[in-house]
Amino acid sequence: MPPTINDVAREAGVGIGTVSRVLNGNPLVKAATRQKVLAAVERLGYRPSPAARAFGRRRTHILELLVPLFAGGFFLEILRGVEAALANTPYTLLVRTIESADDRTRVFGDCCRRTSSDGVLVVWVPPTEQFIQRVADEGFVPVLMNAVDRRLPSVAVNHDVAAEQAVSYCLANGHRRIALVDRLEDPFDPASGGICERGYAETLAAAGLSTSPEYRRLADFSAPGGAAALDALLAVPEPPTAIVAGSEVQALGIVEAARVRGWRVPADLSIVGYNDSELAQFLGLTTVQVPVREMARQATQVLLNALAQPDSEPKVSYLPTELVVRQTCGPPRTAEVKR
Amino acid sequence: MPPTINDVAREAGVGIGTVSRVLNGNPLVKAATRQKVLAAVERLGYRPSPAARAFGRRRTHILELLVPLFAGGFFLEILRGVEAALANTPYTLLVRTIESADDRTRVFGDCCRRTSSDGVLVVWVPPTEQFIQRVADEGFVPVLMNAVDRRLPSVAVNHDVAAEQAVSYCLANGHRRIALVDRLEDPFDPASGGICERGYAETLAAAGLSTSPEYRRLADFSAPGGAAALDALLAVPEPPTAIVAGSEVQALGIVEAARVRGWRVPADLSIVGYNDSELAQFLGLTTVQVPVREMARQATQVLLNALAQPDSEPKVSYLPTELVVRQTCGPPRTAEVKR
DNA sequence: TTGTAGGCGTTATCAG
DNA sequence: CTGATAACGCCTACAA
Repeated sequence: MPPTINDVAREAGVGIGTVSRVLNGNPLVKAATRQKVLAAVERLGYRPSPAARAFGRRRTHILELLVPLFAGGFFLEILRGVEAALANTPYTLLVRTIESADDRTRVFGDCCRRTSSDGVLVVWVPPTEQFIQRVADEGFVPVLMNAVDRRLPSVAVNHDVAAEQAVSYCLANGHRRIALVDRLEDPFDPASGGICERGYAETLAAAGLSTSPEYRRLADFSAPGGAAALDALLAVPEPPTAIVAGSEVQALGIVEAARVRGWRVPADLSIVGYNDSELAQFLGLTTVQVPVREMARQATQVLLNALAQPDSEPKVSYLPTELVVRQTCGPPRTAEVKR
Repeated sequence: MPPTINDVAREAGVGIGTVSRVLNGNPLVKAATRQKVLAAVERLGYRPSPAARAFGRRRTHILELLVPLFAGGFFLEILRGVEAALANTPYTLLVRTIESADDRTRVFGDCCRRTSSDGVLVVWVPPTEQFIQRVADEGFVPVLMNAVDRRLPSVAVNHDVAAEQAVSYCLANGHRRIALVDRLEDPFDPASGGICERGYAETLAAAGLSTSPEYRRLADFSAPGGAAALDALLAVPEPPTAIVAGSEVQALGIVEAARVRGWRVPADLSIVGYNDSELAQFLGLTTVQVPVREMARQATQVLLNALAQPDSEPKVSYLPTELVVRQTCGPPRTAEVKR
């Protein structure tokens, strides 16, 4: 029903090849002809059919974004970064959400059809082996963000460094009893271990501090999860004076729970978060800031580049994190200077 | 490079028509033939090309979602609802974010191409007139959610009722000085007026209370926005004892700001929010709950139905809101019983 | 610089 | 029930 390229060609009195050239900015068209075509397009209100285009050029101009929704505000920032990279680009974004292990299998299973999208951005959730296999076979272009796999292009942040920044700041404030409320590396694999474990342990070890396993807790990725972990930590014989959290939600949960339980923050208990948002800023959370938007922008750019020049090596790149000092971490009440 | 329907036909020793029928669950195929085809498909690892399909059947099986990202957690819930409705459906979701008035024009401008998506879900942001016009012309299927336009199918919540619920609850608690911290109806039109204004005014009027214009404030849709409005309200000669907020973020901003300024909530100041989330629950916010996920599910279902039976009348439907009593609204300190 | 003829992978139509 | 065959709308040679 809508006009096709044939209608335009007839209306302009030229061949469809010429119309196509004009539409695609091919320079080998006489200016006068171009004008005629453009006029016809205008008159007819013609717009090329995306479906036919995708079919004909074997490129959909669609990028898929695989993302776990529990990422929350993190996801929104990612979307902003991706959109920023996609602006002034013919690309459009297909979102596939992953909320459960089943979703994960299903989604990784039926993405990567060459004619369904041109490439895929995988956020946070580690891809399945089958996916990695197929990607290689089909010459499909994936990019991981906030996740790392040596076999695929990845853009992420170094958790070891981030944890080191948080713990070091606590140490610098005079804390010696520093706990960790961590989150799972792979949200769907309870055995995957905590994201900050290593950096936490190494930093404390480097400071000559031994760490009690009671101080390392894996908690739900939520405010109540942080609150529950706090309760557990306050129950140990020598409770910590500072807590490093593996995420912002958990940190905010800890802060609120501490207040409710009558602890002043940071006078009685210091807390350092991981990740930053407007809310964290408003609430004055001291936190390790992750350049989420920029990470998304870069990851998208990597994908776009790979699409334009399809042979580059998978490269893992890390963005720097930065400690933002605000009001939830200060010196412990009784600065116990060990030595 | 990947196998096509022709390869499958050859491999199975049948015509492509038969393969197509099998693939599309057409019942007019002998069981034995079906098996042969399925076996061939399996052997070749064949998967039909989405692009070719979209082109051939003039249906993309893609739904567009137009959404403002500043909607925050609201957007995440919407995504959950939409995905719920889309599960076990061949439909997939293309997301277009709107962050500025420019985005709005651009996005509404180039969506609704029949061959780019089958329909569109518009969240929150009022469509442009041009969009409404074209939708009618092209027979494209739009559905609004959390927004209402009589000319288009809409699924929303009644702000008048919601405001009435919030104000009534304050009244029932004995408050007489009740303020409103509202947000814009159309986030891109500063002249659009507040979302809760009418319900607020009518409820107070019905209770025989006159309302000072100083008590009605339009604030930024953010926590700092709420905080700023609070400051303004506390500066009036007779400050309110209760505040009804037009959104959750604003409400949380007010709660936090009140605490920081030394007001106890709800002892010194009561606050009722609008909308609910895990965070609001965790923080104990008394609020008017909006069934966001269900709203999204229904809106998507409406779209799906319209797609299946393309002639139905645009219908506006409202979902009920519910007041959730938690800890931020109680009786005023000195219950001033007028009269 | 331009027109014309294939081809892309499915679906749909129509004989058989 | 099944096999040819014609669209579908655009892009890309190739020839003029």
